[in-house]
Amino acid sequence: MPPKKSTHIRRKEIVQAALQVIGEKGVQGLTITEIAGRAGMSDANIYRHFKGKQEILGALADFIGEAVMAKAAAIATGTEATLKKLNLIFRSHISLIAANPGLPRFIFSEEIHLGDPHLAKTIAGNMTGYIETLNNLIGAGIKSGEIRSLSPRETAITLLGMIQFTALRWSISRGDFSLDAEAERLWSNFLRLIQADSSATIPPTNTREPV
Amino acid sequence: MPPKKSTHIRRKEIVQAALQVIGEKGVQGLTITEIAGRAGMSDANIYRHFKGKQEILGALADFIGEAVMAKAAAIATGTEATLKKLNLIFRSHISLIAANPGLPRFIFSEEIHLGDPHLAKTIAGNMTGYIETLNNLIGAGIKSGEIRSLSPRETAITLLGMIQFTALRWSISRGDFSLDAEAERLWSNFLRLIQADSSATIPPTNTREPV
DNA sequence: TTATAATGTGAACGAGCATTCACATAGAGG
DNA sequence: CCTCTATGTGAATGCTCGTTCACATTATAA
Repeated sequence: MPPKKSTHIRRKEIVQAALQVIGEKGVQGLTITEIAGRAGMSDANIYRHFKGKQEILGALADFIGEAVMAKAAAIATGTEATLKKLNLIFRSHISLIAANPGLPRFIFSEEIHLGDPHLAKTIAGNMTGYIETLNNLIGAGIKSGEIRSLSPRETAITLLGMIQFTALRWSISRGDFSLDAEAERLWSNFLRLIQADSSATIPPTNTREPV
Repeated sequence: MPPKKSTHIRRKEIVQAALQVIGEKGVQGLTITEIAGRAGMSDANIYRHFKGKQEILGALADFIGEAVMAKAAAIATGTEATLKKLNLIFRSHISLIAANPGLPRFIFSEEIHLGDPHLAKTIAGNMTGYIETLNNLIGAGIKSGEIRSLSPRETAITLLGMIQFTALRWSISRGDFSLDAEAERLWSNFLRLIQADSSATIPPTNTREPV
């Protein structure tokens, strides 16, 4: 009775359905029945397209890694000023989370990290790559004088931590504050934290930094 | 055959066992059987001391809130310099996590936040209180001139995000890096981020900050 | 000592969930 | 039109886990 679709279509639908389910019911609420219902098919049909739940998680991890990393890497290779690039990455990350609330939950969920070790490696690798991208960007910003003399890696981790913590607080509170507004406040403050002192807040005297 | 203990003893043992189990097997691995085994009793006996699993989670949340908040609040009311206090809170938080790897997992676990709404409120309240404590501390530091002119609340969130993100990365990687060493690097960089410019890193000339 | 309550346990129950199976049926290629 | 394969489904299976129950046994207090 129901129409049929090819496997590569179904796989995408299933992965998207899974991401939506996580956004609403959490990773613990991610059951085959729930995914199937969301994707508009029977439980059994899931197994026509995936070997099992673990494989769905794997595909989801790949999709997320692709989405987050690809975007950041693309921005990083642009021609804008470093701080502008950082801001773009930050905003795009926040937007992605706002559109997919399941994202931060999934990335830090135990189902992944304690389940399939191979999957854990994938995510950990993506995370390291992301840190590395920010690391390089911040390093460049320091060299160009846009950013103060700091440890690029630790500053990158601080930025990512800010994003993740906020995303989790937002997810926990079921969205009882505006993610965008909070992100804006945090970014504004982060700028003050890292910016070179040419625009220092208090002192009238202005010491030029050596390049 | 086995010796008997009073309920208030058993409750503590059960809560500690639960925290240990989470540290080893994650929140998803937190089963009644696992808790009972760790606490050295039968599954059924758990129910002599707790109404159910949810109540155990509630008691655990209370314990953690107590441990983290009380420590931070105590340090905050001390007589040391603000930056010293911040450092103490930071270190004590990291130590607590190192000793109880289950802590960050539990605080951000879905079992709490999507399970019992009352429990979620408790945790969210503790988190807000913690942010508030840091907020006030940083505000004082700004006033005293130890800390640059920043948004105290956003800076507090940045610091907490740094801690949580690192704790989760550490937990995820099953401790394949030294939490203490990483924390030390992050703190050192954080100091450079927030400190008033009197001790600027590069310039030889030293401009005195007005109080 | 003895009665009573608190503490302890193995076994069983029932619900939820991932997965499999036997059986349809749509669509593509001949 | 006919066949064969990919896609789709309801029902059944087996497992895990939270919880309950009937039945000890220890501690306590009178």
